[in-house]
Amino acid sequence: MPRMSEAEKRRSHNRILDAAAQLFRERGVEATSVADVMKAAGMTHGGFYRHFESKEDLIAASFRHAVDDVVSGMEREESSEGRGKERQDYIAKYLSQSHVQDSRHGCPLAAMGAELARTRGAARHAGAQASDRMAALLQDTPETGSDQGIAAMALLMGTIILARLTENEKEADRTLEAGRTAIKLLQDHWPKDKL
Amino acid sequence: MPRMSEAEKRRSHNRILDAAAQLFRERGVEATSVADVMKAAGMTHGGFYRHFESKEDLIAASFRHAVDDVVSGMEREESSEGRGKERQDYIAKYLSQSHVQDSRHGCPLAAMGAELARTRGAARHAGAQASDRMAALLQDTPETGSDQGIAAMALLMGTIILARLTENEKEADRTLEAGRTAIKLLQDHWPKDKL
DNA sequence: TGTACATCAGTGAACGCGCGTTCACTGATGTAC
DNA sequence: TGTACATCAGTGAACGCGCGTTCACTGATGTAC
Repeated sequence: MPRMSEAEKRRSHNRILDAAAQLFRERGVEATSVADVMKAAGMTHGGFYRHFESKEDLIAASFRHAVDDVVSGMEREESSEGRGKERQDYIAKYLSQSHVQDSRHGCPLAAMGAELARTRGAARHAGAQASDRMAALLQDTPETGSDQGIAAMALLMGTIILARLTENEKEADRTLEAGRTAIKLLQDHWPKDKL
Repeated sequence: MPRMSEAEKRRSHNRILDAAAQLFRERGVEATSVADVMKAAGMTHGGFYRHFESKEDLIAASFRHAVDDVVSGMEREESSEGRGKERQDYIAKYLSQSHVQDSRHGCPLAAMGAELARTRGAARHAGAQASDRMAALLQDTPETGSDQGIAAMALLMGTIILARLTENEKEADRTLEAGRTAIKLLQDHWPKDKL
């Protein structure tokens, strides 16, 4: 059957990235094998190395891919009102039951942050970059300083992780509600002199 | 050389729990093998099954062991002033460079929370219990309702994970400072009518 | 208190298995003329 | 435009390796008399 055209190779490459980004978020990086990813992408494991140098390479690339997916819509917004609305929408979606239950399409940092932090390569670097990017998007106004964005990111991530640890939907809802109350506090009361 | 006395068996059991609690927090559960744990405990891997039924069993037991270590001092405090002071001390230690760098003795939820949330057994249950326990200890006053404790726990956890993802000490400090500012807001401004 | 024996904590070789990675092979694609 | 050939995306068997777990064995401990 092979060889495929250039266009088809690009399509295969993207299917691998999509499959990896989803499986890594759902099951974790260590618990997902290269063969699992290739199978989910509709291929056999042998072809993997025509696309990536190693599993580590895939981890970094698919993480960046996942972050782009989650973040690019918000970054395109230019007006500050547009951004403000996007931000509130994003927070509402972030602190929702569907985000708790569907980690496959959820925040890559919430799903893999702690695992990446134990690493020392390209994947770790991608994690640090993602953290900066998302914190910048969560920052309310220039006056609050970007520390407010960092705190908001930490709160959102922590809330989702705790909600996922919860053993029934009601408890998860309570956790999400606590997160909503808290993020409102960060937005309404963050000291203006902190930058 | 074997067999050891009952007292010595108990000592071995505890060495395994200590070693596992540290290695699992440092490297993650998947990345740590039973043989790694037994070696760190000063034994060979074969003896493991005289103490635990399976690796999963060890994960749950060592997680509870780690949580007890971290939490029992605070729970013993009975006066509300004593508790308040303990809580502020705990938060200060939690949001410190040494906690960022030494995950081996740090918060088990920050290190393993996301990994446990993907599980469905005793370990997951232990994680949910730990979350409740720590949230109760972080709750400021009865009037704030325990939701404030949940939000505080989420914020602390998230802050440490982001700080660990950071690529130099200065960035980690900034993240910790953001966390300190935010937790103060949760304590000072949490709505009193939320219970 | 002393002796005989069953118990069982810990050792280290061995098990089957799935992992990341390599490789010979296939055949459609892209290129040179 | 047609033909000959090199390229290389994808296949599936194979590699060495470390994993969780099992097991025969050892010898000090605990127990029965």
